[in-house]
Amino acid sequence: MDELRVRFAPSPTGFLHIGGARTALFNYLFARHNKGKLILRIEDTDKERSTKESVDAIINGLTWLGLHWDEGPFYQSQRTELYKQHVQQLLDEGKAYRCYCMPEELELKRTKALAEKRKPVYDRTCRERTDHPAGKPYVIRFKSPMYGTTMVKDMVKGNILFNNEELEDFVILRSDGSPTYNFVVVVDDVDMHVTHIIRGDDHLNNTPKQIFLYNAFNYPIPQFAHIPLIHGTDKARLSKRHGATSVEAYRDEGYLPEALDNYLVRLGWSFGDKEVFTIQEMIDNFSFDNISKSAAIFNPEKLLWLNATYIREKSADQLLTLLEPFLKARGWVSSKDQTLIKLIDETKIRSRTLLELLDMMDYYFNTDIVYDENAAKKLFTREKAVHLEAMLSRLSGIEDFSRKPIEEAIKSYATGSSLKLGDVAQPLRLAVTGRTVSPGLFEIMEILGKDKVTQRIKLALDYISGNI
RNA sequence: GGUCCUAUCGUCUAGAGGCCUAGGACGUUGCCCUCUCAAGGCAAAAACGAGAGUUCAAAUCUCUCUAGGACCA
Repeated sequence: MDELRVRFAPSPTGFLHIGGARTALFNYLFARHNKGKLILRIEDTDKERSTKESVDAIINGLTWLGLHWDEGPFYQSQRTELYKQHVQQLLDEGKAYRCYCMPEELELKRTKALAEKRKPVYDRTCRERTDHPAGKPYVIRFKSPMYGTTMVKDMVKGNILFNNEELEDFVILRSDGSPTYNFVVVVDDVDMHVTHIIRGDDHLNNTPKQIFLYNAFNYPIPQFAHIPLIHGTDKARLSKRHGATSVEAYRDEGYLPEALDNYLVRLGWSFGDKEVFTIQEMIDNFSFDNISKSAAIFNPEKLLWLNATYIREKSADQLLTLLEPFLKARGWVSSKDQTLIKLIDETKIRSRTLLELLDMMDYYFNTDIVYDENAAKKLFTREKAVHLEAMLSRLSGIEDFSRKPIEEAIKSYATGSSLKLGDVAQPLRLAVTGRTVSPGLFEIMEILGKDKVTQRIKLALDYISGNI
């Protein structure tokens, strides 16, 4: 049983967010690096807030990111019998006890303690109680050690010493019979033979309590790695307030999973000066030696940059496949047309997301060209119309409507009229694409073909004569 | 309120006593390239939270403070 086993254990109360995805990624990388197993466990004990949609979102998100797990998903909601048995075991062994204190009394004691500047911890009233008043509601508390210290050995944070006196006899089973988080986690991790627990450092303070439980069950204490949280720009924990934080939202905005993985792995982990990693490189090099201890702030700009570099490296063919769902959503027809492939090749270097890529090719799909208003004011003037007209006849005369002859025609006209190339190119670009920004004009013209180009120049001329 | 964690350019980070007049990346600015916009190339601005101490020497070790965060309620 020396197999390394880790788990990712999200609660399905929302979408898979950036922070959860990174925790999953670190678990995945650590498991793969050490040839261990990754378990997916859905912590859906909170029936009020857990939803099927969230479970689906988490599973879809992980799958999209390429983070494959080996066992599960297991659902805590289906394991209540196991938890009950373990509660009973602790009760039988005298390691836990029934507490009949009413919430109101406890609240009273708490405020009083606070007023007297004492610690508001449970005073262990029922710890040694032997009677069992029938019909009275109770919770079950764990008998925490009252003295001594507990050491959490953490692969990220180092050794952390907790004073046992600070920790109270915490509840393991609520009065409604539901087990609490700290208890369930330990039972599951014991049951699933988890050897390494990699999770957010928001759980660090829970860890000593969990260690008590491991000891109570005579189970070896797993290795812990508490990774720092991801913060938003305001340095507060990342939440819905910070905009698109769900993994699926990034997918829908045209981010590539490898870019998001790459971004997330570098948030808190480093490997020298290296910035761009394939998944395999991440797996090969991942270790907790290079994890930073402090929280990281999520920086969308850098993610965008990474996404752009990944888009650039894709072939136009691959990109077209990735574009498919986006095309469908817009009702744009996508044939495996060579001209479209060429256009993608020209445009991909200018796009940071798949959505941007598509936006920049709208003139290819749309039959109606809508001119950029400001540009039309500036570029569609009478003076420019002369050039457009001249170019219309010259371009119409080209037999082989490909890049080279097109370039020659436009350039020779510009020099012949002692104009800068831009003076001719920009009105043409606007006429053909509706934009002032596009890939190279000659390439675009070749891709669109003579018919479309000449037709669009005519339309532009109509537009000018009708608008001045 | 208590406990715990953290602290290098705006952001992600390198740095584990002398190699640091602190390196890389994103972003920003300038120049080059150029039909526009990108990409690319070159360059620049930009940081060790504060104060004590240890040491011949401290971003690096110790302490205090400050600031941020998390957990417990």
